Formats: sequence, structure tokens, C-alpha cells
Amino acid sequence: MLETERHQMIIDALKNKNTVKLQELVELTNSSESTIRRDLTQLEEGKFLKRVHGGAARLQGKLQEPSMTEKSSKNLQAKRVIAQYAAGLVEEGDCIYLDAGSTVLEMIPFLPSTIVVVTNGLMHANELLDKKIKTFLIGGNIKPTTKAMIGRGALESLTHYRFDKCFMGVNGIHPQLGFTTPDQEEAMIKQEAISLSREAFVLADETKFSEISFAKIADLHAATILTNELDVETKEQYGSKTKIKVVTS
Amino acid sequence: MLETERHQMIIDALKNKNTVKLQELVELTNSSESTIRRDLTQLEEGKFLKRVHGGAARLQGKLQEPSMTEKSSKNLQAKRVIAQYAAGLVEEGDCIYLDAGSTVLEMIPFLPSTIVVVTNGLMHANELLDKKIKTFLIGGNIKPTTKAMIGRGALESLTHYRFDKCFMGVNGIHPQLGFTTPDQEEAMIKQEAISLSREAFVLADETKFSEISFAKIADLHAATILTNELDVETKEQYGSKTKIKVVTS
DNA sequence: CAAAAATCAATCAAAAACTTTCAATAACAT
DNA sequence: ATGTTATTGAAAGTTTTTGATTGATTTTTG
Repeated sequence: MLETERHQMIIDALKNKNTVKLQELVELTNSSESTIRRDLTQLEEGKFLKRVHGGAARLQGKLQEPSMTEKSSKNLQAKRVIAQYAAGLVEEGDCIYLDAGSTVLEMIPFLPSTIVVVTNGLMHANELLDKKIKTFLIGGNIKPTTKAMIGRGALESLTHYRFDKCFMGVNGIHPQLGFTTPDQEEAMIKQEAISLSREAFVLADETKFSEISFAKIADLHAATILTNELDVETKEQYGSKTKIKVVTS
Repeated sequence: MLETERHQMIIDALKNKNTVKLQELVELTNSSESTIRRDLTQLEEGKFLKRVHGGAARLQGKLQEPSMTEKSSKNLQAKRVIAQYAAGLVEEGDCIYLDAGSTVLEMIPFLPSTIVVVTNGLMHANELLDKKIKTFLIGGNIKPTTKAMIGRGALESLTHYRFDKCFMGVNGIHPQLGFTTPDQEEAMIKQEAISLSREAFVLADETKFSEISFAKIADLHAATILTNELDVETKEQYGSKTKIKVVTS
């Protein structure tokens, strides 16, 4: 989504200030008003800022970390659709686990606020607090790239909880090899979360199907897969035992 | 909601004062009375301030505990001085505990990067990661006002670690009653952190002396106090056993 | 308590900012 | 090269914001 050098300049201009005037951006980037307006419209769609009369304002929940933003720009629309559906599965009073990951992050705006959430994502915790949701963060070592809690401490913290439902992303879904992810430690956490939940949901856009990553999380029957599109031949590879819900917008 | 530069200026004007006159804002922002009135109406709807006859007043929703942002605006200079000195006490290779709190937060820019840090502050963890410092966050319930981890989980997470040094803020320092803070749960965490550390340091500007808050953390001899200024008669109330280091900038 | 002063809400025309549209230029693939 | 697409800047008309004016309301003063 941060396609041009201008986009980056605009984001940077908001790093230190809460608001920036359109005219300032025109001078800063040496482009016309029209161009800046178009940029602002795009950046607003990508949730990088909010347009206001006279310029742009920084979003309150600042999810503008470089590692995460790259991910969240891809298939963003699909992720939103899946995330919104997943959030709809959560009922008031539920106690749920949210795994760190960009798709799950998109669920948060749509969650009801009378729930209890346990998460291992630092950014997720921040977003949840902004929504005034009662939030627990499991302890442990912080993985810098994704700001997820991992390690022995995280695993042990988890065991103190039980969940009605858990939601997570994965990197690979394969008929025989099940759910996989690149990080061994994250895999262990996801595995534990599933086993502590009455119901488990995997949020996955169509690019994850038939992929295989390094560390196995669980077999396919352990969770219900929520996806946006799935062509027929891919779907046939998965037996009828596998629970797949195709979400249409 | 903070959409324009003016809105920001109005909020800032209330940062240091309790009330601000409409006429002051007119001069400060070079806009008309009408405009300021409209701004105040909007900002009141957004719960940023309260309109009063003649201007606007800061709203004091929270009884005892000022929010992190409010806190960090007061005595900022003194805090920086203390924080920078405290950070200088940390040696490369150390394993330290940083308690949630605005003064401790100011230490982070000055810390060496070859250390290991355990903290219960969500914001602190984020800052530490930006400095590429190896960071552990203890688990538990998140207190929305300060974004600090508290509760049973936090206390238990802590016990898995041992520290060379720990650093924390307090709300009250009293010759007989020791260190105190308004939140019982936070007090327990601070207490535990001290007992797990070879050396403990309390960062406190002069306003904390002879104050008493609700929950006791520890006796004065449990930690070394780092402060900026201390008049002689106050100092005499504390016995020679109490370790106080007065930091000069 | 009543008059005076100050502050406020409502209204309206001017100014500023916005959206839409379109032609010109730049980047791209054929 | 040639046609196609995407990006840009300018000009049109529309909407929002602004500041001055009005009279109503509140606070202060005598």
C-alpha cells in the first residue's frame, strides 16, 4: 500500500504530529493539491490515517509498524471480510483467545465489548484496550518482528486459562500435513491455545491452501477454517471431515 | 477526534492549567470567537474537556490516578534528569526489571542495548523493542489507565526471573511508612520485583517525599532512592540508614 | 433586585477546502 | 514505434468551515 515515495513522506509527516495540513504536504512533496488529495484518500482506505477537513490526522490505534503493515496491505480486503465474519461468531460474555497475526488483528473493530480476551499479540492488546475490552496478555519473550509473545513463559501463562473460542492465522494448510507456520515456538503456542478452547477457528485467505510451512500446529480436524474463496478442485482435496466455511462478502 | 491543529492547541493549553479562557484561545490560535466556541463544543462531545462559562476546563474523571499522559507532562524535566542518571547505573550484560511508570519510561532512550529487560509496562515493552533490546513482558491482566500488567498472572510470571537491578516509580515516600502507591495490585508486583533483585532503585521527584498513598510496597531500606532535589529539613527526617542519591543535572 | 457587562447561541454571507471531471503527460506493454 | 493504461495538474461546481452580526442568556456589579 505504501507504493510511492510520497506516501511514505506523508506517513512520516504524521509520525511526530497529530495532524498535518494539506498545504504543508503540497510544499513538502512538491506536488499539486489534487495529487495529495488522492494520496490521502488511498492512505485512508489502507487505514494509515484519517482524512479531515484541511488535511489528515493520525489514527488513534496506531498500527503502522513496518513489518505488520506490509503484511496487512496484501489481500487486505479478503482479510477484512474473513475477520468480520469471525468477529460475528463471538458472543457477548465469551472468553476468547486471539493469536498474534494481521488477519486476527482485523477482527478487533468488530468484536462486542462485553467479552474477555486473552492474546499473545502486543499490538492486539493495545487495540483491544482502545475498544475498552477486558484484556489479558500472556507473558514471555517478545518476538521483535511481529510483537508476539513466545517462549516458555508464554506457554506456561496460557495454561492458566480456558476459552470458549480461539482465533488464529496460519501460513500453510495441507490435506495430509495439517496447519503449519514458520516459527516453532509460535506453533507450540497456537497448538496449546487450540487444546484449551472449546472451539477453534483458523482465518486463512485462499493463498494459504496447499502451502506447507516448517512447524506443525495441528491436524485439520482440530479447527474450523474460515476463508474467502476456494475453487472447487482445491476443496475436493480436503475430505468431508475438514470443516471449511467459505465467507462471502 | 483531534482533527485540526487548533484542537491540539486547545488540548495542549489545558495540559498545564486547569482552565482556559475563551479569549486566551482566540489570541493563541488567531481565530474568531465563533470558531473557538464551535471547537469547544466538539471537544466536549469527544470528552476531551468540559465547557464552562468563559472558556473550558479540564475534566478530572479519574479520582486519584492521573493518566499516563497527564503524568508525563508534569515535572518532565526533573524526570528526565533522574531517568538519565538511573539508566547510567545499568551496565552492559545486566538483566533488569523496569516497572510501568512515566519516569521509568524516560530511562529507555539512555539504556545500553546489550541488556535483557523484563517489564510489566506495555508501552515500555514497545519502546524497548524500538531500541532493539531483548525484552520480556510478564503476563496478566492489563490495567487500562496505565497499560501495566497486574493481577495473579503477573505476579506469578515474575517469579520465574531474577534481576541484577530493578527500577520503579512510587507515589509516596514516608520515613516510617515506607514506599506506597495507590493500587494494591501494583504494590504487590513492585514488592515482588524488589525481592527478586540484587539492587532496587526508586525514581522519585521531590513531590513524592512525605506523601502517603494507599498500598505499602516496602520499607525505605529496601531500595535506593534517586531524586532531583531535596531540601535539607526534608532530608533530615530520613535516617542515615535510608539510601538517597540526589542527582544534579 | 435591577442594570450593566460579559458570554453565549443562532444566523448568514464570504472564504476555504473539497469533489468531480477532463485533458495532458508519463509509464507501460505490444 | 504504437496504442493502452495510469498518473498528474488544472478548472468546474459543490460542500464545509469561518468570522461578523444579531439578539438571548448568564454573570457581575452597584
